[in-house]
Amino acid sequence: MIRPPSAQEMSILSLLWEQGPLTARQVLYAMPDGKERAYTSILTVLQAMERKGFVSHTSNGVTNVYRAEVKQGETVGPMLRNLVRDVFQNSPSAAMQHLLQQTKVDDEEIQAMERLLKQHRKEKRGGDV
Amino acid sequence: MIRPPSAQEMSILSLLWEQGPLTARQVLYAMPDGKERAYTSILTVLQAMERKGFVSHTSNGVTNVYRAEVKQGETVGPMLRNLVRDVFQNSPSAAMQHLLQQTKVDDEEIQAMERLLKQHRKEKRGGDV
DNA sequence: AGATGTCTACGGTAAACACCGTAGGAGGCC
DNA sequence: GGCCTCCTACGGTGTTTACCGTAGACATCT
Repeated sequence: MIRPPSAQEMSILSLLWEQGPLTARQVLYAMPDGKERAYTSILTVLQAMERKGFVSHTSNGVTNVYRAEVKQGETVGPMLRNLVRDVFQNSPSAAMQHLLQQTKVDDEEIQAMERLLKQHRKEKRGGDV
Repeated sequence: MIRPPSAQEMSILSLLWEQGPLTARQVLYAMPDGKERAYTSILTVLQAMERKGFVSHTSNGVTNVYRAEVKQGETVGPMLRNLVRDVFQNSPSAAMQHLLQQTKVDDEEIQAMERLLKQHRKEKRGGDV
């Protein structure tokens, strides 16, 4: 019955996946919403995440450095599947439709998406699992 | 400072957007996670959502019928934008990559996605706003 | 030595979430 | 009428979330 990371915890995990191990202060400054927060707010969240096994820390001198302890795919996967099931009626394409409508998608992004689709089609042809 | 709908509230809103006005019992049975819940659990959530202005109800005989009071785009939009910003580094294509990896995408879905991309490209060419 | 600054650990809090039970009204059926 | 069933409104609960302040350790600078 372990509960999935909250939205804020997901943000922090994403930072760690993307940038590697970080200190609490680095996480504080890198938080993707520009929100003002006390240093201890982030620290407390990190400690809670450690209790839950989402991250671990190693002491580097006086400062603790936190690293993600769960894999990106295994964390993002269930989250996306639930999202698609619960708000897009199990239709990934419906999700993508809203994604295109609601976010800035420049030409480069479109090309990247087309590449991804082409590749996915190929893998399908190759047979899965 | 109004807070966005919670995940559960989003599920309910999605049902109402998709299927039109529903009673509490219909919502209970249609909840996309198969979870067992007491009837009053859903009713309480609906009443809370009404307080927040997410839904409204009209009495149909003894039974209340709830309908969405917020528009899908205006609700799903910010949610997706935050998601893309906070966990996919502002890259919609990264989001789509995980979407393809983590959800079942059959041939029909792929074709739908390709159509969406093509259409989006066209609209871009036509100029936006 | 004393002041300053940064770090951790810990306790605490207001609000929200998700959940449920109970009381009471309204209707149908025997 | 009596019984059953369905509905609502309301109160209440355990947990989580997101936040912060404070105390104390450690290092640095003057």
